[in-house]
Amino acid sequence: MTLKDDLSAIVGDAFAGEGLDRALGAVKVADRPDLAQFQCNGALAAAKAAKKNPREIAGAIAEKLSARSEFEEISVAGPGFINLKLSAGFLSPRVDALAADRRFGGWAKPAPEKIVIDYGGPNVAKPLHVGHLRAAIIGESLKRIMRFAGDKVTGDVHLGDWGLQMGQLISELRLRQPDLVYFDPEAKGPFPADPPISLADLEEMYPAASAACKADPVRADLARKATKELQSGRPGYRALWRHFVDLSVNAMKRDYADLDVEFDLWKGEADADPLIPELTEDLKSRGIIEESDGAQIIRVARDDDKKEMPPIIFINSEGAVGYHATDVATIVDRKRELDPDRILYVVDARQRLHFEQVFRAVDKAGYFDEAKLEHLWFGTMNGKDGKPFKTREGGTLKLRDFIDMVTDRARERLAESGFAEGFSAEETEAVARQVGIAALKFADLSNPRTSDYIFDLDRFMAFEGKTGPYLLYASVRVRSVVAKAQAAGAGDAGPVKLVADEETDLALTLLGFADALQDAYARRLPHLLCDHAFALAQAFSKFYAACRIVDESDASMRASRLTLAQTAGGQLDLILSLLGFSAPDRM
RNA sequence: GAUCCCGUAGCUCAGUUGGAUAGAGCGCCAGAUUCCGAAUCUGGAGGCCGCAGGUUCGAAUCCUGCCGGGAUCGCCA
Repeated sequence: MTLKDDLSAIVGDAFAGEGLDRALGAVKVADRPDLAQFQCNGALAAAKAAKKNPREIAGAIAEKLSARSEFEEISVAGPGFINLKLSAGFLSPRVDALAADRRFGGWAKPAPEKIVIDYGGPNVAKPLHVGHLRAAIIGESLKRIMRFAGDKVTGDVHLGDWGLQMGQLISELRLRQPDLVYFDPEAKGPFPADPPISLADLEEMYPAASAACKADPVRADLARKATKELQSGRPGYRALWRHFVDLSVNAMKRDYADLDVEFDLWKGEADADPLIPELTEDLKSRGIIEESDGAQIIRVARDDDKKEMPPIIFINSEGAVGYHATDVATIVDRKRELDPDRILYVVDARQRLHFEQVFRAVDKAGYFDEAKLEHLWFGTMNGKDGKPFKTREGGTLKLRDFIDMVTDRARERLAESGFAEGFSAEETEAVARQVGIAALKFADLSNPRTSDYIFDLDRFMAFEGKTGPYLLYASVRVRSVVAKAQAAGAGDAGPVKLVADEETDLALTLLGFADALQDAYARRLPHLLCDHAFALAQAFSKFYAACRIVDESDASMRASRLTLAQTAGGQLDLILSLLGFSAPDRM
């Protein structure tokens, strides 16, 4: 139970006592912090329904609540708001309990689920670029949040390793080096263990092949044929494909590791491919698939659709499978291998129609309940011009270059601030990386998932205000002051005593963690957790500025403040880990 | 053309199951350090919430229309 839940239950009892719906007792953090800590607007809704004076109802509720020890002050304001201020006698033990909790008051889901989260989607042969950034950052955070809440979560990268781009690559290499053994139609293998080209070759070939196919229909036809042959199992092509995948995956793993993003599964579209003949058979026999213009399609339109809903192309007129079919087959594969309760897709907003089609199709086929499939779409990361982020030359920026850029800036800033004074080169480098990643990830996560946002390197590298480094700084300061207290023999942490406003505010903020986590979980919106992390760091900074700790003369106050500081630091570090980054020990 | 997302302070953005005086960060102005880390803290200025109607005791939030920006719309993913 979160603090708001508990308060809502108490106020709800009072409403029930008046013969009203207890749901009217919903309590929220006050809009007017100058007047109250929490408020309940239920009297307004009750008055509307009962056609009574809201202030009268509110007065009756307030009267009932005044007997409760949880509140220090209850008042009715404006048209009928019930304003609440909690008593220190109620708050202190709750903070003590939170301080003793290894989860720092974190919410736990009552009925955990088994979940698959798909948040990669990189294409083989294509280096990771900034377009992959948001999926990786948001998906990693959601995975960690859900795991912490109690779910059993499997993260899958879901490689794009089976579509037309593979045929484009194979045909490109064939044009360049037709004598390779892989292109001998008679060759059955075994083929060489070492790849015929380097990663750099592969990364150069992809855009070249893609552009050539776009420009020339004859060239595009070669790619389509190669795709079909690969998917039909031509040995040389399969061997080549394996090389391409291995080269790419090695590079991807390094890039994701630099972002502290970790996948449990490295499956791809190709892993779902073996299921397709069987599924096609099944769908045909049940009349779910039909033929149209030489392609095998599934109609997913519904009578009450407002928009045009095209069918999915399960098998195209060439006989090749596209991403509609592999996405359907992947769901079936996951169902068989992992039997998840729910599958989540962290993929950008432009795929909304696609996922709606796929979800409808699998539901229609009876493979998976549409309601348990969620497309957690996100907006675009734009440059300062408001258009999708590009390099100065207009190309896509590789993720690796992007991370380097951010780390370089962090290193500079570290040097200017003198925070890494006397650190070894290794530690300085490690701290620069942590600061850079924190800046990058927090900048992304603190925007709501669904909105586009402008990525302004100068802005979030300023390291002031609502930024990742601000959170790191707060965390490091907690560590520092606690260490100083220990060194000075300030004694142990002890029961919390809330005297100063800054202490009470920090306590209330700490207790708000459960609600923030629950909201972030329920709406799949990590920025709600970012808001809490920032509020916590701010509350700590204010407390720190106002309340002495190490040299406080009163031993019990010192013990209380040590508890508050340690708990704030502990909860902050926990939240940082849920967001997907961490603070250094010192900086 | 249809559908979807968006339009809030100088800038970047929260807030949209209807409620008090619309918030934050940056920037700007004015302050705080003989004391635990000033990447900090305190105070201030700054808003016809795109426009016009409507519903309501009450609208940034719900409904309708319009203006402006973006995305998507059967065989590429």
